[in-house]
Amino acid sequence: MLRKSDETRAERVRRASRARRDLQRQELRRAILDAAADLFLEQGYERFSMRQVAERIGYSATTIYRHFADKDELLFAVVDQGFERFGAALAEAAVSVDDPVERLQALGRAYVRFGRENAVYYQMMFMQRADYLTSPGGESEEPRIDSFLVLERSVQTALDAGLLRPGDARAISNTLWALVHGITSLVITMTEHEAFATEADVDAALTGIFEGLRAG
Amino acid sequence: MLRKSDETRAERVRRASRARRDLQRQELRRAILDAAADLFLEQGYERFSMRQVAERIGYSATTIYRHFADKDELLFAVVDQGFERFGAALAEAAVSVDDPVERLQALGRAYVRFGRENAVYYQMMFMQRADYLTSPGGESEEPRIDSFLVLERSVQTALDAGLLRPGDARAISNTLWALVHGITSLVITMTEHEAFATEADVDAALTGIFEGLRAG
Amino acid sequence: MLRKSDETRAERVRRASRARRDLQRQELRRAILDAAADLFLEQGYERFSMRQVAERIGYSATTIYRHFADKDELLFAVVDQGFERFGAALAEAAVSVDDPVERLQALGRAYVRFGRENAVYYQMMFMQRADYLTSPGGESEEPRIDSFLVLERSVQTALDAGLLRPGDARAISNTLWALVHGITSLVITMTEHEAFATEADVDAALTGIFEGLRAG
Amino acid sequence: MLRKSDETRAERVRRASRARRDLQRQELRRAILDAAADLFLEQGYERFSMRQVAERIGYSATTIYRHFADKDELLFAVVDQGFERFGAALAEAAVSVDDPVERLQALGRAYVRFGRENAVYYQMMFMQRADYLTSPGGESEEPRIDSFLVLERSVQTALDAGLLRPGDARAISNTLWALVHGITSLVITMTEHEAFATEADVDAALTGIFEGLRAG
DNA sequence: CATGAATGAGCATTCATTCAT
DNA sequence: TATGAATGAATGCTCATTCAT
Repeated sequence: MLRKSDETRAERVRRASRARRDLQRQELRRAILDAAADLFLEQGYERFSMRQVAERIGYSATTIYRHFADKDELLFAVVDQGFERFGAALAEAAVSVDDPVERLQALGRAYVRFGRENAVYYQMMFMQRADYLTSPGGESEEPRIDSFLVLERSVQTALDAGLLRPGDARAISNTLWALVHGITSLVITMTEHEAFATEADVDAALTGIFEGLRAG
Repeated sequence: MLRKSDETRAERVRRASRARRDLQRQELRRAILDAAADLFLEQGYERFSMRQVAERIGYSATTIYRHFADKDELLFAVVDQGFERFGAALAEAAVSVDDPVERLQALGRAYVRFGRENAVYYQMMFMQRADYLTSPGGESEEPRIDSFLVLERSVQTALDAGLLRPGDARAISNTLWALVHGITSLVITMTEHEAFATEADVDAALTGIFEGLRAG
Repeated sequence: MLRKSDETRAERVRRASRARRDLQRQELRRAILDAAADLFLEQGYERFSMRQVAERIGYSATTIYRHFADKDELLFAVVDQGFERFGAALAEAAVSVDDPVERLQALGRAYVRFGRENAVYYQMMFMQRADYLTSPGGESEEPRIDSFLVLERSVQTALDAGLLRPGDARAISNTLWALVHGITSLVITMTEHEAFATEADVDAALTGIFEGLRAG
Repeated sequence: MLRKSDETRAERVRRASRARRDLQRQELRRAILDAAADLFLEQGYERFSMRQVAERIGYSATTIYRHFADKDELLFAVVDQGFERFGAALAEAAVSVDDPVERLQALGRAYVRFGRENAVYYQMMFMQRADYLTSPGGESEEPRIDSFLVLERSVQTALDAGLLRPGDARAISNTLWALVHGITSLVITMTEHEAFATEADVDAALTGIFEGLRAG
């Protein structure tokens, strides 16, 4: 009995210590991810280096390799985070509005807002080489943009309801995507430029377009 | 006259020699610039290096520094060339069509085509950090995008002719810019993506938008 | 007896546990050694790393250091194993033949075959810097090549039987050693070279030499 | 006239300066080669590093790359030097003796002596991976061992003169090569070992073999 | 004007090893 | 006993840039 309670105690200690370690591990992983995202934002892809990430978090370069196999895996993880947040932002916007056309506008606004507020992620996700768009394993075609289905579906709904001038849902979606992507990337790149400086400008552009798209 | 007669023979000789030198200098500068642009278009930013430019023109790397203070200055000059060609492409498209609305569409097509055919230029000009958009001295705000005036002017013309639904020329221009920029950068970045794979897709998107913009 | 009865129960338990531990310890040590040898044979010296050994046996890298002070010590132990196997191979060949001269030839063939089939061992044992040939402490001069005594003894037997042209057993042994070592290392190093590509070539060389060594 | 003599003077200066530079260049190249050979001798292939070579000659690592494109090219050049000296040594030995069999012995002695006195080169040439034996371009099969033709030719001469027991010249050559290579590499590797410690030992082994090879 | 020589900093990655637990 | 975390040093190589000539 004594023995058994001893073992239990040892086990408990071990478990606790492992839990603590796991926590620290998660924390460090997150620190690396954050530092990587920042660095990427500041320097761009070609200036981005593992060493700088390491320095930024105050660890040796080697340590990073404990958490990410290589540069690609790290960047991929950063992008992954971006896609998650992106998907969530769009989904949230989609459910908040009932009227199909207004939902489309809400989606557009949410899209641009996400880009504005997460310039790093947006750049990596949509403005860099598309390498990061598809998973490295190459199994699924492009699992990461399925966030867009919500757009296409909303367009289809609006078409079905006769609220838009008739047309192909996919084509209209693409046009809308190009528009919001254009606005977003201009906002990100040309921080000095007056176009789309305010959310109102974005709204104006979206509204202008939708006026045209609207049925009769 | 006085001046000229004042000029000694030696002076004249020196001036001629300087002129000749200036010419050679200009030629070499242009050679560097061309090589740099080629290299840049072929290899992209990451692979671009002073050494390779030098090797390509058959001069030593040091020589380049005689003409451009550093890598940034050279790149800036390259981008300058890009803006020139861009402006020329748009201007050419503008004069080729009389009908104001059709001219706008022509401009849009020319815009996207330029981006597709000069992807690296386009990336530097509009998709990279905006560093290259404004002159390094920071004197003039944005001397390089005045190519856009042609767009705004065309919109105004169309408005004046009552061919577009009424609105602010500047705002409409910006929306159109966002759209074509969105298409162009998607085409460049997402080479694998089906959207806007063909020129026809681009046309469809532009037409769709203009349908909506058109007056009554 | 006194001793044993003196032993308290606690002591006996401790001893048993130590014995068990020692066994596990031995087992792990052997596992490491085997993995190291495999890795070594597969990948060669350059690719050999403590980490990979650890990974291969499913233990942490640190654990290896519990059993071997450092990389050198581990390698030394690996080489030791090589010498053991080498000695066994030669001994086996020696007992399989009765005629003294034929036994010498058998030894030669076995020697070359061992080298061919255990190239990496052979390289470490005889072709690398001689560091591994003498024990690290440097106590005994050359404790590891006593496998060769079998060769010298065989030569002596043949000489005594009047089967070889008279001469110094040690000298003849050395000459034979040089020959088989030469063949072996050429085979290992010059994999592309036609010389000694087949076992028949080796036989031919050995036979040729022995023809000359044979008495009258 | 003045002008012309001026030009000539300038030219002379330039030529002299270039000559000086070329000289320095050659000197540095040689220094690198020597340092590389030394380092290789001391550390072996896998410890050999460009950086250490650089440090050894007191230059930055980058400088080495001005003279050798990469590690392989440097090592290859070192080996090249070795083959040159090796070929010269053998050729010299070959011409010094008339009697065919004695010439073979002379060749053997020269071979071993070369190895003893140029252990570095010999190791790289014959004891390391055979990569360096064939030129990197892979044009000619194995242009670097044609030094051996002299051996085969000498054997053939001796056979033709009826001085050796009949046999295939190529096979006999290979056997002899194996023998001298065996001696040489043992000498190099086992510096502590008593076998072949002196030139006399080498002679004894060679003589012993040739006794056997000699015709009736 | 143009050059060759040279450098220091930087890169991604791997390794042997140490240390607290 | 065994582990995970962490490190410093090392590797080959490329680049932008400077300097004496």
